[in-house]
Amino acid sequence: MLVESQKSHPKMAKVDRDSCSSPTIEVTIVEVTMSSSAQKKSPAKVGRPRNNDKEKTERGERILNAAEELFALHGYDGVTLRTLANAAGVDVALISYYFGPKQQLFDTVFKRRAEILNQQRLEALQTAKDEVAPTAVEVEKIIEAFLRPLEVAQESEDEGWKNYCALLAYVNNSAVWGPLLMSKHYNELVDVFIDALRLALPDSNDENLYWCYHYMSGAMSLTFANTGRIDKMSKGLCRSDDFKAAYDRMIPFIAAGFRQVCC
Amino acid sequence: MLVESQKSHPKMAKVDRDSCSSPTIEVTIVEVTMSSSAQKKSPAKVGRPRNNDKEKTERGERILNAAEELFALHGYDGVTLRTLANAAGVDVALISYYFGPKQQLFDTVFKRRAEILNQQRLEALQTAKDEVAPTAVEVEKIIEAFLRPLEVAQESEDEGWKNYCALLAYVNNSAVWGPLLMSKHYNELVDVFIDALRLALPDSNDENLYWCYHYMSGAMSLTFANTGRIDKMSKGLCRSDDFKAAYDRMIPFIAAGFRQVCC
DNA sequence: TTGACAATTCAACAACCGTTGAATTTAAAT
DNA sequence: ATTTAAATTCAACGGTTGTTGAATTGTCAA
Repeated sequence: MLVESQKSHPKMAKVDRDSCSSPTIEVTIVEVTMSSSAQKKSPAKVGRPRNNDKEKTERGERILNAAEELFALHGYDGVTLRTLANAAGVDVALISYYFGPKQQLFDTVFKRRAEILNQQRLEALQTAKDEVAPTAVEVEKIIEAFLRPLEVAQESEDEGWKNYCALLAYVNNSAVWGPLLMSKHYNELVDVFIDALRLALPDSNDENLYWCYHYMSGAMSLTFANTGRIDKMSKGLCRSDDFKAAYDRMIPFIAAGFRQVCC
Repeated sequence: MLVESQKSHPKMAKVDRDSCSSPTIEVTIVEVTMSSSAQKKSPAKVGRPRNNDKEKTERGERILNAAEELFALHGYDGVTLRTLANAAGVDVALISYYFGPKQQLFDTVFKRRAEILNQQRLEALQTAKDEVAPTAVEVEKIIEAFLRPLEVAQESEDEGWKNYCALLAYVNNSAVWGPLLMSKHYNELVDVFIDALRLALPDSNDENLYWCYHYMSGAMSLTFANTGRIDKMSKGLCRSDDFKAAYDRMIPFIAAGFRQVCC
């Protein structure tokens, strides 16, 4: 006989789900579900619904929004299609009907906002280039163009952007998804920004530039992973949802790092 | 009819497992399993084994090692006890016998190396304090004491340390596990290092210090998440398993960031 | 009107999940 | 030599998983 320790498991099977895999002590989890509303199961009319049953957000979109939130919080394997269906207030079969297999759904969720975000960053960079001689943009301005759109996204009224940022953190740190999805959707952007940085730091070699970019990417990821850890660590002095505070410090922090290593 | 797109799923159920949830295209995954060896199922004698069947590493330890590797790669929900048993070359029931419920196993894996790592960092910090007047340790030295033990761990002959570092990255970025496990096992260490940094940067307020610490934590995490992304990003110029390169640049990068924000 | 098709629910599927109890073999204590 | 306990395998449990086929209801063009 080994184990006992947490004297727990004598006769408890029951795997908890619906509230999603969560650690040791089961602190209620107060309704993850979807911000929108929906569920409360009982009647459920079969067949195509009337057109005048206008729901403010379409079902397909509701699924994507809920998926975004849940995948960001629990990861790919931590979310079951039934939990997701419940959160989105739709039947589970509808998910496959709209989006195919689970992996394809994940792909779709990740892709949805990637292009928008990329475009905002490219525009910000272009603006910076237009302000001065395009060959002589400052490091700070480049970092700013890279990071600030994320702050805007996270502060957006559209709650979904915050979830997407957390999803981005998950994918970026995942050895399984990262190589696939990050390269596919963000490599082009990386090239543009590295080019700009190379111009701003002409004494650097590319190896230094890429490593520094990597550190920036890590700092950024943890920031919008939004784990609430800094709140605990600082005993409430810093709040992880205070994005202004996070980005205002992050930009000079990163810029100084680049200058140090790449000069 | 929506969906079709990846014209895939007409008649494929079969969820793939054993090779562990992995994205869209199924690129073989060439035997994740355990580095050690084991498995190849056929005879399997029931009952307690002879003592002279000396296996170089005990079964309990083999389970922990395999769990470390798989949890780091696929996350908590991405690993099933059967996959794990297979990788460790033991029967699935033995896992529960040794470690109780799955969550308790995860806890045990995370805890195992946390204390060792903390102690190494504290020693490194003490050494730095002993070299000069203990009130005037340089920022670089503090960062070095914090980061260098990780480089050593990752370069260690014991492959397990690399896996543990990746696991640490997973937990640190997880909104589910982070608040629980990081606080429990690493908060004490944070306090000591923040104290040291406060002395080295006397003009700073604590808010700045905690945010900078947070950026450092993120950069570090992504570095040992070891996703191989920097390899692709840089078209082979940088290699994510070149830890020396990673840490040699990271220390001045972070130190410069601290100096910029906290002066 | 009719007929094609889009959107939805429901029930089922085989496979798999974490966990446990019983059986078996060996080691250690008496 | 006998008993007790440890270490292991096997088979099963009740429940959950992603996915699909059939049935139902609505829309819209012909």
